[in-house]
Amino acid sequence: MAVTGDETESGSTGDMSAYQLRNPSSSLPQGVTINAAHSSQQPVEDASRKRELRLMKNREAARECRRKKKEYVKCLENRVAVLENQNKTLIEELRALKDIYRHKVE
DNA sequence: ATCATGGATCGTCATTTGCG
DNA sequence: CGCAAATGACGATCCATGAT
Repeated sequence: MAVTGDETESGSTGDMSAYQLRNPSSSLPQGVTINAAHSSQQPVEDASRKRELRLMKNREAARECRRKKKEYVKCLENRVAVLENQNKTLIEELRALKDIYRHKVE
């Protein structure tokens, strides 16, 4: 369970809480940073953009993942229905054959 | 009309997986 | 081994439905 500190981004972030480190957009409007007065905010903005991109990609990955899972489950349910029908048919066939056999030995 | 409840869907974080 | 994509788990929100 090694907590991997989530990215190598977020450079000199002083006393931000762990939550804020992971969620820089949670308390500040997008693009607004603590040290906005200086031009050294460039790496911060860069990290923020990087994070937004990562979140966007993961959001779409999650959607796709759920779509695939739904499809997979539907396939399984179809297969179950087919096998249940086959099973029914085979049971019926076996019953008929047994019947024929019984009449022969009698 | 209002509330409680359960299911569906979503976004996010943490972890796993597979590839270069 | 490092990285990006895939996936599991969790909490938040929305919506439908039944009970009061």
